Amino acid sequence: MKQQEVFRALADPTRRAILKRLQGGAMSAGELGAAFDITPASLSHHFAVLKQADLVRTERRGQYIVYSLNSTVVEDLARMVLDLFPSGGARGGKR
Amino acid sequence: MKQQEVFRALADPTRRAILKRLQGGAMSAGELGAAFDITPASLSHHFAVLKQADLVRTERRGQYIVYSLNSTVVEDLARMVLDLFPSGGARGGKR
DNA sequence: GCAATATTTAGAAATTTGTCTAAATATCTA
DNA sequence: TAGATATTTAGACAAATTTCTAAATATTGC
Repeated sequence: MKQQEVFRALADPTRRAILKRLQGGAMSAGELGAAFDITPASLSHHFAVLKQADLVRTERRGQYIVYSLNSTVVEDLARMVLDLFPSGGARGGKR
Repeated sequence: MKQQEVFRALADPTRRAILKRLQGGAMSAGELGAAFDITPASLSHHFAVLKQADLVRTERRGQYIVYSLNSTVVEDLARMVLDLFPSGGARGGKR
């Protein structure tokens, strides 16, 4: 897993909002972008960053390109975060 | 908790390395910086970002300023991350 | 108080990032 | 095939970020 790509991807609020929005289920780029006040081109850029970090998956469905969350990453992601703190190894403290 | 500050802080590899290094215990700025090939001024900048995100604490000890991990944030941090994914509420899937 | 050490602040330069417009590519439908 | 819709790519530009050097601040010990 590309740690740097992932953290970088999460650093932008628009991208986090995109991930949030995808919790509701897969969505086309246009549908997804309707919630944001930036151009499709800018959106596309954000999608690319998320994809590079392997946080989302894409599938062309006819005219549309459908985005979905890559949920398998969540575990790695959680590990990466916890790994930044002590006692994060085996069932961290405080649990 | 300032979500944006935290994610932004974690986006830089040097800052993540600093956090990692602090896992070994509290350390003065100089000691901490010895591991990196950047000037004290640049280091200081990174410290400021980490502090703003409330990820580290500082305490002056004589001439030195000692940095330590703010471990209490780990739970919030984990929550923020998991919150970006579905089924993140109660003991997510795949566990 | 003064010199030495530790760290931060200020200001500038280089790089990266987010956004835009314009153009390109892909698919659908008439 | 042509036109309409959906999305991405290319190139430019402004804003943010990382880094540097030089100077400022804080503390220790003589």
